[in-house]
Amino acid sequence: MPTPDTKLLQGTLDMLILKALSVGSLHGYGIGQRIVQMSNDVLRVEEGSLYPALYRIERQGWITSEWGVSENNLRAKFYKLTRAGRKQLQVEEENWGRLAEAVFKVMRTA
Amino acid sequence: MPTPDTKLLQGTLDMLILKALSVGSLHGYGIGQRIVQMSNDVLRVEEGSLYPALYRIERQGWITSEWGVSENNLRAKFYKLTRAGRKQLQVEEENWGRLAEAVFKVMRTA
DNA sequence: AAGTGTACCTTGACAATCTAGGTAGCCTCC
DNA sequence: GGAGGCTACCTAGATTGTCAAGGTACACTT
Repeated sequence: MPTPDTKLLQGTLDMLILKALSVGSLHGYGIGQRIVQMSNDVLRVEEGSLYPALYRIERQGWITSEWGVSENNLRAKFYKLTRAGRKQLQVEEENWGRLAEAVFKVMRTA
Repeated sequence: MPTPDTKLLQGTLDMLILKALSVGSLHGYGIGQRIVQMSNDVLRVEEGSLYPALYRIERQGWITSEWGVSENNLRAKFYKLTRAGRKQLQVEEENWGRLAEAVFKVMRTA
């Protein structure tokens, strides 16, 4: 099991979740793992952040959920992106890019 | 006057302040302006964030303050980086770079 | 029957930021 | 001399995002 040592950059969690789901449906637990994996063990999502974030995002209509059965035969709630969610992902991606670029720009300033 | 329309990426404010001061001493108000300017009007720091941040940072020993007189003949509190602050800037810069890179990596994942 | 791992959930605390107020002094222009 | 605008500082309160730390329950293995 990977043991990344860092906290998230606040404000990026929703985007990361949407991104994780853009590849395909996943249950909550799997989303956390996917993020760890996609980031090469640099980013970790605590469950206490993850589940509330999922409700938040579902309430906004960017994902929908459905109970099912996991690969390990356990009950699990599967999430998938809605069309609005896909759009939102794009918006957040642009926003993140713009802000992150700006920060990098400042940091590069002599 | 520039009117940037965006909020900061949470967690970057301290770093931005330290960076702004790495060029030379500034008063609080000037720090805010410098950040706007260095980021090409993309980043804005609200005063309600800025001043508390300055106390926080000073309490940590990364900056020191001194009352003086501004360019416009007004009383102003000037801040300057301590040696520890310079070191801290480096640490935060590395951390930021690592995390931002990880987020970009996730975003680039097909 | 005990232990391990998966999967979900909640509560409470904390930290960072913003909104929206405020004070005071300087300068300009009428 | 007074109004208005800008500089410069400060604070209170609300909101939000995240984490830490707990918990439940089931499946599988030994």
